[in-house]
Amino acid sequence: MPELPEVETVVRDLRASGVVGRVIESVRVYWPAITAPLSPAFFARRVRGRRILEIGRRAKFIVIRLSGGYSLLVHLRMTGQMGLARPPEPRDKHQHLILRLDDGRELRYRDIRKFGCWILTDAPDAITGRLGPEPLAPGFRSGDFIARLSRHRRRLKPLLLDQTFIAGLGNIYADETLWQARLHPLRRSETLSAPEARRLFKAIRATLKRGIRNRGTTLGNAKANFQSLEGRRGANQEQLKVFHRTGQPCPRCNTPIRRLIVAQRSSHVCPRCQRQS
DNA sequence: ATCGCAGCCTGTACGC
DNA sequence: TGCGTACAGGCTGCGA
Repeated sequence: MPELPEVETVVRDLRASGVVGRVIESVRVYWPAITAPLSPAFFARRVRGRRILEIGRRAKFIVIRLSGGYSLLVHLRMTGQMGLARPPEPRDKHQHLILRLDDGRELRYRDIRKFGCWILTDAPDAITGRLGPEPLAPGFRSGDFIARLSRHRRRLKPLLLDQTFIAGLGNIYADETLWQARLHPLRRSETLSAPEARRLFKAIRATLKRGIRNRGTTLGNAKANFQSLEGRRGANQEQLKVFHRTGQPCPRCNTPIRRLIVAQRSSHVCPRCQRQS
């Protein structure tokens, strides 16, 4: 599901597509919860007529900067997808928000489970400021990260998933990161040795970078999972070491991968490489 | 401070 | 084949 590498892939595709610089001529919303707490009508009035100035990413948000001091923060949550279409291509039943652009194209938001949201705001920092550091930004330093690790007394898995601790990891990349670092998801953050903490820092960055290089992870059907702007699958699922590989051999030691539940979500570990003690 | 759980949704994979 | 149920996972808000 969309985590940092998938969102980054979509953002890069959006930039390459030429939608930056276009004016939004009309806005149609087919599922009101997507624009909550704003009503679709209010949302549409505020967005229509503005120009797209810039598209970026912060954590798992797509940040679309508009003229007039407004920004759209788009969160794909579980099944959100961006697509470009040219009318009169019919609307798919899962497309819930459509922006018509002044070059005749339409930017369409598709979301099977409708968990995603489009936040219109004139103060995006009020939302993104609460998030933890960007793991791939130059300012993300191992010293700061290790100090913050020791300030918490939490299990590693939920800590890595906590967007206020570090931005961008989801279930897939958290499991892959912990395998790479040879750390158990139930380990407490304050018990890590300095080498273990450094391993974790490096593994986060390496795992996310590989995900971006492979244009994201697409498990199963791309229509119901991740696809990029042009509907392409990612390739990172072929590189996964533990996620969704229960019973298959660990690439490092051949021990069968095990699945366990941590913080109400599935976790995948090599019981030999990732000892709990 | 940290944890567990319900809720938001729908498609898919399972058992019978 | 069809029906019912569990499950997938990002995030919030609640109570413990």
